[in-house]
Amino acid sequence: MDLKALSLHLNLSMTTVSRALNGYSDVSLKTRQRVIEAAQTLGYQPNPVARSLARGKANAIGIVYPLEAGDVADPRFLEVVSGITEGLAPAKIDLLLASATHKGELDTYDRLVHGRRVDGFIVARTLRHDERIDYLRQTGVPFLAYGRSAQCNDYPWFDFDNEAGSVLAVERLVALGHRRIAYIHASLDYNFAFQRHAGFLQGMRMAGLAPEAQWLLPAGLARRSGYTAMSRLLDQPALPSAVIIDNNLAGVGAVRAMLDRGIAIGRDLSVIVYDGIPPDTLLTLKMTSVVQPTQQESGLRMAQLIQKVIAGDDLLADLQMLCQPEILPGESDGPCRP
Amino acid sequence: MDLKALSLHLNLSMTTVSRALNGYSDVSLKTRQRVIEAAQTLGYQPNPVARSLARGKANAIGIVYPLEAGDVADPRFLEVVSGITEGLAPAKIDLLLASATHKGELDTYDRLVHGRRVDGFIVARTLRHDERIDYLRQTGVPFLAYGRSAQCNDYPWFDFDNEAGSVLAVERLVALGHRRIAYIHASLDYNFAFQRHAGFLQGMRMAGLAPEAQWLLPAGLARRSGYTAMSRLLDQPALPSAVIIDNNLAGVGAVRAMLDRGIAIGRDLSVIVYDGIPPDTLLTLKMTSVVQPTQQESGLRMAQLIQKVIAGDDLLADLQMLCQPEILPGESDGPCRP
DNA sequence: GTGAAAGCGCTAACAG
DNA sequence: CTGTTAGCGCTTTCAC
Repeated sequence: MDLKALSLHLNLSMTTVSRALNGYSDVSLKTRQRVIEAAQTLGYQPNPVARSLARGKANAIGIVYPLEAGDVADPRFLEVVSGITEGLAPAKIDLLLASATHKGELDTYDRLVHGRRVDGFIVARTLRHDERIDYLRQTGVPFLAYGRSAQCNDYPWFDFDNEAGSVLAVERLVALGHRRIAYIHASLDYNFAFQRHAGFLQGMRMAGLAPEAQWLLPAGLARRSGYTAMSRLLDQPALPSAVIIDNNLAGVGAVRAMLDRGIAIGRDLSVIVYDGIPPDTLLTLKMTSVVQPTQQESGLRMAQLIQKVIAGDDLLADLQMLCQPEILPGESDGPCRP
Repeated sequence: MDLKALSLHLNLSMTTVSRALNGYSDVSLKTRQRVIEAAQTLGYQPNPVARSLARGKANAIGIVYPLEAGDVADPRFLEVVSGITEGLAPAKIDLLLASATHKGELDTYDRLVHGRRVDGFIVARTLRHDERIDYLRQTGVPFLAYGRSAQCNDYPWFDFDNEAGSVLAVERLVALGHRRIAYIHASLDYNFAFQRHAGFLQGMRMAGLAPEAQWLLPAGLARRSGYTAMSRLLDQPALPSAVIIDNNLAGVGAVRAMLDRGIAIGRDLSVIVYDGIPPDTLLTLKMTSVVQPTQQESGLRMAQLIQKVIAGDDLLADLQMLCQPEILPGESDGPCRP
């Protein structure tokens, strides 16, 4: 069932049918209803390829996921993707997922852009200095960054207020009487980690506290690195009374390290972790957490945003969305005990 | 730079240029080289949308990932996807990822099929009785199943020989002197779990052993359910000397449960787990495992297969691929000690 | 309010 | 071997 058949069936021109279906104004109400009904009963579905060709749009947006053989995939990424596809579906826009090796990533963008396969991109896992963003900005391809890079004034992004989250965490601990606060963080090449780190320093400064260099520990986005970092922290002669961990994978490892040493979490040592504890974990402790919209929700919002970006009739300011985190109180922190 | 511009530049017809670029035989070698070189230097990239329209093919395959809000995404899925996209890229075929709620899943297939957005599908997470497969078979849409369903004779699939894997595991334990063997498994609605379970029973039968009903424990695809299952097993008055676990998420939990009870893995209790221990885990024990091609490798092979399926000139037998698992010896099993 | 006709960029018969 | 000519199915000026 194509447009021609449908219009023949209705004794109308393809033009009219097309306009009726696409909600143009200059069609009589009666005709429109007749057309829509016939389309429904005959099960007419416009061919998206033909439509794309005629309109010069791909009706698809791309997302490139850099994943080497042997890499561990990030389950949260899939959840974002799920939200994105859901938010894109009503507009009949598809999500094209391309994976690329880290070094071949720009080529992949290039292929997709020049091949006119997508109308725009979502760039995930933003780095502080991100050559993908530089590249896209330079080529003028519409895109939305999931996370800001260092230079974030002149392109659209969706992000969390990472500084604010850390400040909230510090404030809470300070209110509980803590003054010796440690911080475990992922690589500062990730901009979210950089921002959270900056927020931690700022929160400390605001509270009149000086962060101790030996209590600022790098870890990674992995359970094991969190375990190691926490172990190293606990090996020190002078211990903090509280610790903030900037991602929940490292968080799992850190908590396990404390348990292994018989430390009473929330009493001996207060802990606040970003995003709580991941869903499928053996730990049952309710962690005090910095929480943000879920990955799915974020995906949904990003779907709306990227559509606006592509439409191109919004001000840049309306294409930059910063979500405010909150503190979800749990049982992993408590008053500072001398 | 489009085809017309390129042919104008070369003083050739669009036809000839098109044929030269698409590797048709009836073009003189000289012309072809000239064309290819010009295309390269001028950076010509054919418009895939136009090509799709002309050829009546979407040049994309779809993969539907059912993910409800709140579900935990399976990182391995992303690894498969990565392999698939990689394998599809040389043929300029895109991977369209659509997520769907469980109940809306068939609608999603329908939309993609009738919208002619894809030439075929890969169906992941196959169930033993899978309505998606029934649906696709019935509508005649080309597809490849990642995992067989109960009725698997008349459609293409890629799968592991799950029965064989369990038999291997049992045989190894029996050779080590074990006779009391427990089995922890995911929901038997998943066909892989059903098959591994069947393989376990078969292996026991072949060894002249009768499986004990109370040592067959259901768990899920999750750490915590593995922990629970193993705890329940260890609470029993009579204990087995070995246990096989059919997935590595439950495996993590089970191992942790043993450690928490001070059980010496490989001495007090021998353990074999499918797929080893997942990458980012706090456990360091080298597990004896049933191993299979990695997710990425599987994805690559599936990419080849689905292309054959779509081409449609292979026998069904060549479109069904069964990979043989192997045993990777580790430190988690040992001789049965009375 | 409706229709005729010209593309969108490429492929594929069919001639030569 | 190469070129001419129709499409693929839809959108969109431009007339009426």
